[in-house]
Amino acid sequence: MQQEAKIFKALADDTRLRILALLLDVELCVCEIMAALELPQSTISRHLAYLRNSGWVLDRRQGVWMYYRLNNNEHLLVNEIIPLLTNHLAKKSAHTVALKKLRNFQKEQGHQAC
Amino acid sequence: MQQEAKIFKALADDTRLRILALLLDVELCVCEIMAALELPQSTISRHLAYLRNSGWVLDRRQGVWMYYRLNNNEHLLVNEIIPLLTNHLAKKSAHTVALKKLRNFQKEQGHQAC
DNA sequence: TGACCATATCCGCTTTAGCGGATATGGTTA
DNA sequence: TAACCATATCCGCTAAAGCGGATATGGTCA
Repeated sequence: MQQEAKIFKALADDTRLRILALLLDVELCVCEIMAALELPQSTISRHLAYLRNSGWVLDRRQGVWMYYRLNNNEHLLVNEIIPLLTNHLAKKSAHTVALKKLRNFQKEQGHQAC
Repeated sequence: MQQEAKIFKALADDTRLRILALLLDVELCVCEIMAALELPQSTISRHLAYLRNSGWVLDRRQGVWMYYRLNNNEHLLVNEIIPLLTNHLAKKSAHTVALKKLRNFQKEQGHQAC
């Protein structure tokens, strides 16, 4: 069951849950997540690497930017948990605050990439 | 989301998943879990305390024995995860081996309590 | 009451994991 | 090529968590 423990371990951290809550909606790049959560770049990057290694997200390079999105194809268990996260995390105030900061950041950027 | 992180943290350990896999079926006492998993008593007891504190199980004293069972009433999220655990853990060989050891132990005990 | 048993908690230890500033990497633009 | 930018990784540190033998607790039975 170490496989399953690994999947749940990724969810056993508040920062990673906040990142996942954002990625439930859309693909985002690192600087957008930084802006939404107001955490240092190394912290965000480290947690994203963790989520990638545990099968939760996929990344994609576009020029200088790295985009991260949910990985729906790796584990059945992950796929089954995703709807639960959607239900339980979306209503959290920590999430709505993060979403607002994300929108502000995107507005400041004037819709140019990242 | 610390509440949710706490719930998932309880699942982020192989030993606790093995304990929960057993409790998905039935209520068990500590010595039965020890026999099924072949782990020292302090280890089992510590993890059971962890599962109780994170809302996953309830305990009940019967004479000298402590019985543990799933807690279906604490968190909606827990309730929604339980069926996923049933699906994904029951087929694991680690679980079927543990179940066999549990049966053997119960047979040796000749159906007297624990 | 005292001996005994199941379980919980304590203890010292080791391992794991998180943090964030500093540095490395690797793609882009001039 | 060089300067620059976004991101990844390194590093030293601290806090959290797991381990299992030893001890404490609290219920039971004689």
